[in-house]
Amino acid sequence: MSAINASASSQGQKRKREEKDVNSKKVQSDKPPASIYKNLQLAEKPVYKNLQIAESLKAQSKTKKARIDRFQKTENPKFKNLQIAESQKTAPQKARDDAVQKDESQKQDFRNNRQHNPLAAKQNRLLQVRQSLPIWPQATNIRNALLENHVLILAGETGSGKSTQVPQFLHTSAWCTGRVAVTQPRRVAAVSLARRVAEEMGTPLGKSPQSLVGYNVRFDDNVGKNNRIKFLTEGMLLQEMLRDPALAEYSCVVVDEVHERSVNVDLLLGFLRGLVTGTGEAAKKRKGKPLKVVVMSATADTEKLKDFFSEGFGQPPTVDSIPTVNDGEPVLDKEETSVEKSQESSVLSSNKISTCFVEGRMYPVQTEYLSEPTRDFSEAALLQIFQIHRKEPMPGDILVFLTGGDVITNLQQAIEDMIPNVITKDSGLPKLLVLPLYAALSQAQQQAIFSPAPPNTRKVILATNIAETSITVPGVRFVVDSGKAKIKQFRNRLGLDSLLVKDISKSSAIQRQGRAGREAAGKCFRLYTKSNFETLEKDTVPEILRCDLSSAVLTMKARGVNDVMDFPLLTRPSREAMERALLQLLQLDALNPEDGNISDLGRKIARLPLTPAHGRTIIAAADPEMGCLLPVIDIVACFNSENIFVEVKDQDANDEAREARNKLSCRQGDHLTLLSAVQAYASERTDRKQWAKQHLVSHRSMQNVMDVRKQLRAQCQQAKLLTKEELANADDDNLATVSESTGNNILKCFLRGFPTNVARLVPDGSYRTIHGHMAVAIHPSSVLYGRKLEAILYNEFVYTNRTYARSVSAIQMNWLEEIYSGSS
DNA sequence: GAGCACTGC
Repeated sequence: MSAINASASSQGQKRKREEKDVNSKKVQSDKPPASIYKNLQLAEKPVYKNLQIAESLKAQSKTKKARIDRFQKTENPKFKNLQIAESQKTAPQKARDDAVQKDESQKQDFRNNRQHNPLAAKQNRLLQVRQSLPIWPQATNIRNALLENHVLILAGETGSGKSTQVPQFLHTSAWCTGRVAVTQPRRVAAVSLARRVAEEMGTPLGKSPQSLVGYNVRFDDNVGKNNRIKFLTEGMLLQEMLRDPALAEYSCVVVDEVHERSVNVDLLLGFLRGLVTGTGEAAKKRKGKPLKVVVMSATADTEKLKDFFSEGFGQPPTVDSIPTVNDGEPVLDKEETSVEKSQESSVLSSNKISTCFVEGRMYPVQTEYLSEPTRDFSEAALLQIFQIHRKEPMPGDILVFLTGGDVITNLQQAIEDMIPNVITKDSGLPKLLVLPLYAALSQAQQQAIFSPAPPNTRKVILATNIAETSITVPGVRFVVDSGKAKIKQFRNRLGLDSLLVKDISKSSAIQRQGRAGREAAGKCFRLYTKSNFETLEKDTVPEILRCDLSSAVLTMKARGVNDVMDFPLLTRPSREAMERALLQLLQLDALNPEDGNISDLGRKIARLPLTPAHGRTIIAAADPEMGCLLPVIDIVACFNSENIFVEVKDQDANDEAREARNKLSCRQGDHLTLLSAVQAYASERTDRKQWAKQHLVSHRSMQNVMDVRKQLRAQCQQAKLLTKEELANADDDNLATVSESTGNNILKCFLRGFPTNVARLVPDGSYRTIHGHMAVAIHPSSVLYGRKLEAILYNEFVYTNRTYARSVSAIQMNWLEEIYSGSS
């Protein structure tokens, strides 16, 4: 692991932020190395863990040895891991053998060329580990499947090795003249997988001419011209499609973690279906070069994916392939019909689509339920934790899934209060160490879960959903599942987000349960009844049904999809939601009013890594009449980072710091307050970390703000919204205090991006939105909290206990007319 | 006088 961290460190230093160089000595020593990727251990993919698992398995008992053997005995029909579509057996065997042979000789060349490579030793060591992965025996089958078919749908459970091995199986295939792209939903996963695969292939990672593997994530492009395999985030590949809708540089796209169903992956599958079936406009630009698509998912929802691609190849969807939401059919019947259908459609889609299933490598997890439902899951969790601690042997840490930071803090307190009563000298029980884990914690606090517990101590990790996908907590053998999560939902009619505690889905419960069986057999305690579990929805509602669609629709329009209602999506949002998004884009001038196609302005907005509303704000600010692009970028960068202002807890904040923070605040509202904070931070040239501490500002989110600001400035320059001279003159040292007229212009630009986020004071002293006349209160975190103003503009409208406007500024009603009479 | 699950360009 230390070697990994060391190389991460050099990468991180190479890419050190420009802004940080000013005080680099200090920053480098304070900050853990490898800036943003230092949390590589947090990577979702337990690639390093697989290695440890495989090795420890070998060293262990015969029964476990037998497990490995079983994984390898795939010829045994009992362990038929792979079901390649029947059709391929009819294809000419010889052509296939030739191609395989060619692939093999190419592979041999790679090996020979690398004989004296110092990385080769490591490569050889890793080969042994790779060969023990459940997916390894399927290499030939997988390669053959894509030789003849265009699409492979691969369901591989955790630990199968699919993410690291499939790209390596494919890149030497004869048809693979271009690159293999592998998409991931998260940045850390893309980077750590790339690093691992480079090691396995015995080449350096990234830009070196010898390197065969690279990665590209936001703020970090590490792709070399000889790379054969490129790991990237889903968003990055979509961004590449703006420049090249045909994805001509690739022969194959591997889409990983499809079951997570991010909006981006849904869009990506739609575009890829067009390319692979040749039905999309962009497909013509590939000039006959085929594109192969591998869709990888942890769950066996292969039928839905198969239907989706079959439909693209011109197969009429069978009646039962139309996605239905819980039609009340008994589960058994459903399975039977889907088996019949799969046999039928594998004929229909001959030579097009293969499906495949690979076993995972997991230990058994025993699941227990409450006998009676509980009203308070925190209390139930408290009891459960101590019961586990009393009854279950060591070692074995406990991972508890909860809803949010406040619940976690309270439960932590409750456990610690209880400890002296339970863990007495007479009890002979081991100690308990309680560790919170949620995204808002600092990196250092999150890292605490990776340090081994002190002797004779059991760790209890109280986590949010972050531990379900993003972070793999080591050492866990017991999972306690509250059955709840905070889920964000966008309400079309009201145009607002709500974040509410809801029941999780079955698949989410299963995912949580699986976290107990990664290193050894484990137990999962569900804080609800068995019958309650049965009533849960099968899957979590895909994000595309839960979010504001304006970004997604603009993404489609910018890539040439004019009829967005007709765009192929795995799950179709309501017509109402789509229409709302189209209307919003029209209001932002991102679409032509005549035909609804994307406008020039819309194209500019689509290139920016922002919501359409923030993109429109940027464009408005670049208008010479407004002339406030740089300050607007600073503010927008803040809205794209976590809260830069650290929570002020009444006791621990000293008066001095509070006063320093108050000096940053601006009477016009939160927008200009953010600006003054960014400018003050940026002009600090000696010790920014210290400055942040003194002003109760989060250094971590400020660093992110500076990254986003740098990126936005560069993109604005590229889009000719900003000249080189203007950028050169943007000197943070010569801070001109923002004049009132500049301040007003800044707010007018935000008004252009958020024309409906306005509320005015009504006679009873409350605020009502100008659209919909809904009651709204200024959020207590605002500098304008409690103030009565003619009208307010807000960045966000959220529902929690009541409806709140967050990030609020004072505006004048006559600005609204001004904006609509003016040109931009 | 409230409270922000988690990603991403």
